[in-house]
Amino acid sequence: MNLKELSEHLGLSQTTVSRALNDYPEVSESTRQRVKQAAAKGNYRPNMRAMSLATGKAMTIGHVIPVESSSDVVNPIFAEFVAGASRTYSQRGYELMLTIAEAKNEESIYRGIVAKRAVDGVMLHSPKRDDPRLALLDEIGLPFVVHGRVCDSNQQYNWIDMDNQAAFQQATQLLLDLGHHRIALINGQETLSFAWLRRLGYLEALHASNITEDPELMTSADLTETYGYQTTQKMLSRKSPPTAILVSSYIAALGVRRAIGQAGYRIGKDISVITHDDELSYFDNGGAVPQFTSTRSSVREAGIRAAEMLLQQIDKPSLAAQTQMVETKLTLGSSTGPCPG
Amino acid sequence: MNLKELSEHLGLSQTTVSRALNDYPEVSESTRQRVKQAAAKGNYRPNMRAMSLATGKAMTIGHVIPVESSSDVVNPIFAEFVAGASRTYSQRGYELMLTIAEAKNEESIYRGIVAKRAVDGVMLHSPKRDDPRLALLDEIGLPFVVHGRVCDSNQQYNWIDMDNQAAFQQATQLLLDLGHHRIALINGQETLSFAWLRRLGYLEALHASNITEDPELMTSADLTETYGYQTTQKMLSRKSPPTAILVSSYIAALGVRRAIGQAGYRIGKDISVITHDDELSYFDNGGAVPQFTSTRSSVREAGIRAAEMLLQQIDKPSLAAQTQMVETKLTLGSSTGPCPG
DNA sequence: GTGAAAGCGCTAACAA
DNA sequence: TTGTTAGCGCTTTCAC
Repeated sequence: MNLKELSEHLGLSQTTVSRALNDYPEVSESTRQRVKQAAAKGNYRPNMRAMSLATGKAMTIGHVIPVESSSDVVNPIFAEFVAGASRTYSQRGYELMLTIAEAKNEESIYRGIVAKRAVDGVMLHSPKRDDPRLALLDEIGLPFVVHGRVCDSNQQYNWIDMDNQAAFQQATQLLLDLGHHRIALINGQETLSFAWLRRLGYLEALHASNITEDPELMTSADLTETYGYQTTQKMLSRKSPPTAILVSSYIAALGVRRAIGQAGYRIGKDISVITHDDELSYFDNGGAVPQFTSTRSSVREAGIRAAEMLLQQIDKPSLAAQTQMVETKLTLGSSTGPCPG
Repeated sequence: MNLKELSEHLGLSQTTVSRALNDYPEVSESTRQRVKQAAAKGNYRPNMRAMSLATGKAMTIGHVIPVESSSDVVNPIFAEFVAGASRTYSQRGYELMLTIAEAKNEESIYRGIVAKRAVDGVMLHSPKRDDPRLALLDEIGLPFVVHGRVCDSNQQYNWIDMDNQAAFQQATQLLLDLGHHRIALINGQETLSFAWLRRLGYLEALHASNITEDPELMTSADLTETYGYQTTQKMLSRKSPPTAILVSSYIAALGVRRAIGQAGYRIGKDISVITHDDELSYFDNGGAVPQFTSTRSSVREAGIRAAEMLLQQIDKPSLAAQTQMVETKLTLGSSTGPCPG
């Protein structure tokens, strides 16, 4: 069923039917009712392609997830964020186009989706400390919102993020309060903003207690189980092993725990472990009962808000970047200056 | 830059330029070269919307991820599967449209994306034992591939799946071989095929050893950390607690481990735990060193293959369903009859 | 080997 | 309030 058939069926012009369906004020209430009923009965939906060709709007938002290589892992947290965003989009009549972008093709991917008129805006995931995509998107004039922050940039842009720095500062402080001095940080790739900010929070707490960081207790890599395992193994075999470990991902934490068990240490007695990522906080330290907090819903919430920001920006391109807070764990805002570091 | 501009720039008709770009045989080699060079230099990309309007092909594949309610968790394994599929699509010039579907709207969502001409085919995630979507998609004639299997169906359809039943049969057998008799199964929603098949594998091994299952040691729910925690707590407080636990998700397994620790048991000594899901196998039992195997790459591989099946089906709708194996852990095939159970 | 013209299904001036 | 008409940017007959 297309517009032509529907209008012939109703004995009206395509224009009138289109106007009735799109709630133009000039069409009479009676015909609008008649049209809407017929459309519902015939299960009519406007052909998206034709509609966007006519209006010039793609009615689609792109989510671009960068991976370093084709074998690289995809951060599972995207699923939750994207689920939130998706809900907002469908409510507003938008579709969500997902692209997995290998870093080397990234520029051409962005230029491509713009030239193809595939999307009205994009969501940027996994930003780097100094992310070239900001400048690129500004140049091609495509609206965007960053899921995360870009540290080394003077551009104005919209972003939404968890407060990684505060979270890791607090976690480190907690361990310090429990009397730990040798606290290891098993972190993600510190070229990525999220990991860099976590590192900053960790250092902040250490320095506030006049502790100089030990480079041998700080690692940075892709957050896999194997990485957690091997790193921990190495650290535990040193002459002065850490008494506490702060892990930046619960997947890596699986490996950390495996290595600790294998080395004959007891988690929570010999060694405290705190796992903290976007999805959860897991405190397993000082002999206390392990504590767990899920923050998945915050991630989904962040997705919803980010999508709202993006659609707003698309509707009113002139709109200034916004600032607001979502939860303790979430910071949402805009930035003209670099974030610390 | 659009076709009109490009053709004017070249002093050719739109037709010729279009033909040159799409490798039609009748255009001369010299003009083809000239056109392609100019197109590359001008960074020309055909407008997707116009193209699909003209050809009637959406050049887009839909991935529909069902959630029970808006607060429901999204299985993180989708990320990896989708990443694989995405690669195949872009190689073939297709886009990937992602939809999060709340169960209650599902039918209208499928009918909608078809009526809107939004996609040429869909990938079905999280199939249920008796999934009504098969019949629905057959009725509306939309090509699809199932990521997983549908147990109670006589329809012919293409699917790709991990061999959940064999995996859980083997895991259970391993525990039996270690001398366990009271083995708990902490499973996902058994209305979903994957969990049902895992249950079947578990029962298969028990029955082969003449052990009758204990309903109090079998649970089924959404695989969250909290669920793992609470269920384990309850089981451990019984008069005869399990000596081994088989967990269907590593997220739930976090909770299982938390509860075990809190109850004063030692994992791998007092209680053996095997975690097995699509992403990983985690054996932590019988005092042996815990063993870990990542199966993420298999999941991505499955995504690639599934996408290939789907595109093939779209190209040649008459094509019969296929059968092949991907890995030990993966079963890929087609089915006319129900899977066991 | 190349071009003119029609059409995909919709929206949006401009008329009436 | 409704209809006529002309596109949106491509592909695809059909004619040359």
